[in-house]
Amino acid sequence: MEDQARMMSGLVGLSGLSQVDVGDHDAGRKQHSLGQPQQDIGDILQQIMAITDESLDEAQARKHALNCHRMKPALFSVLCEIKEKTVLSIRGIQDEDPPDPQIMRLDNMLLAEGVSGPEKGGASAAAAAVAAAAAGGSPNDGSIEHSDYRAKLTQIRGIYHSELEKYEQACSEFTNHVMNLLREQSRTRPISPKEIERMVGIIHRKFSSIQMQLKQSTCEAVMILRSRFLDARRKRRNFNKQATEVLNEYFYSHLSNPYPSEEAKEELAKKCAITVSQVSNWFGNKRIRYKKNIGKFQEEANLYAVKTAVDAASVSSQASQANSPATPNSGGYPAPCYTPDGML
DNA sequence: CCTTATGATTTTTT
DNA sequence: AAAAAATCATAAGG
Repeated sequence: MEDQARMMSGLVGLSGLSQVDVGDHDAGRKQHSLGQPQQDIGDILQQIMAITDESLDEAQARKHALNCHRMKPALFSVLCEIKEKTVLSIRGIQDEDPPDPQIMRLDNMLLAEGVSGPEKGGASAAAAAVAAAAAGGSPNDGSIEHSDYRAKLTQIRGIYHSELEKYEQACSEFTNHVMNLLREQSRTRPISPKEIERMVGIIHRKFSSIQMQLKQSTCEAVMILRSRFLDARRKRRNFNKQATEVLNEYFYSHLSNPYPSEEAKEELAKKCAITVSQVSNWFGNKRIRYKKNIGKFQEEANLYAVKTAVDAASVSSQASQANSPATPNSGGYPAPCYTPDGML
């Protein structure tokens, strides 16, 4: 109501044609049929179109001129009529705003994956997670390792957020434009604030449908990532050569007691770029497998014993060099209970 | 393909 | 709770 009144007053103030919509049809037609050149109307239209391009003073003057034009009432009535028609036809489409279950689902998923999550902390939260994992002190069992996974996830997250921001910015920019345009035009054209509002709504819906696409594709990416990493975390990837070397070195140089302390494990983990639990796994596997078939590991044992011996001791005794590597064990852990055959 | 090596997981033992 | 042992599942090599 208020809107209506405001609009009306605006129109009236501009043109003083309070009774535009009633009887002027005939006038217009009369004028037209009287042979008044059609060019006249074309001119007016053109001038109206050009209004926004002009400076305010110019426009003001031009507007005044237009309002005093004898064709103005007719044109205005036509516009009113057209508008009424379109409003009628649009009104049916007005029903809207179902809280889209689809988009809710996507939102929830993104939230659960930590993509759209507490977004101020986007980078910092991820960084914190990384730091916690890297610090090693965390209860770093098998659940959230795979820095690869996290890196990819944060990458996706970054893309998602920047895109989202872009969309939002574009949306508000566009909305502003449209609103300004409509407001500007509402001075010469019958446009109610409600209509502007509706227009904004339409724009927002359009943009949010675009956003949904973004969300959808982000979801897809996350799903793919998950299937490739988390679900495949049971998939085995061999450690690199250097890592196994470090581990073996430790194992064979502590063959009498191959139970690294927590600190030692952490250090090994760091050196090998694996997790502490992986170190534990490795030692568990190694111990049982070594014990189960010492013979099979003899060669390896010698190799690493030699290595560490050479590494640690310079040259203490020449004769023992051949001997000591073959029997590096001195304590409770199962010693090779047979004499090395393949060795020199 | 089949076999072996190997990292991870599950179950059992201590 | 930690280690041992059994088991699983895949990588890697012939």
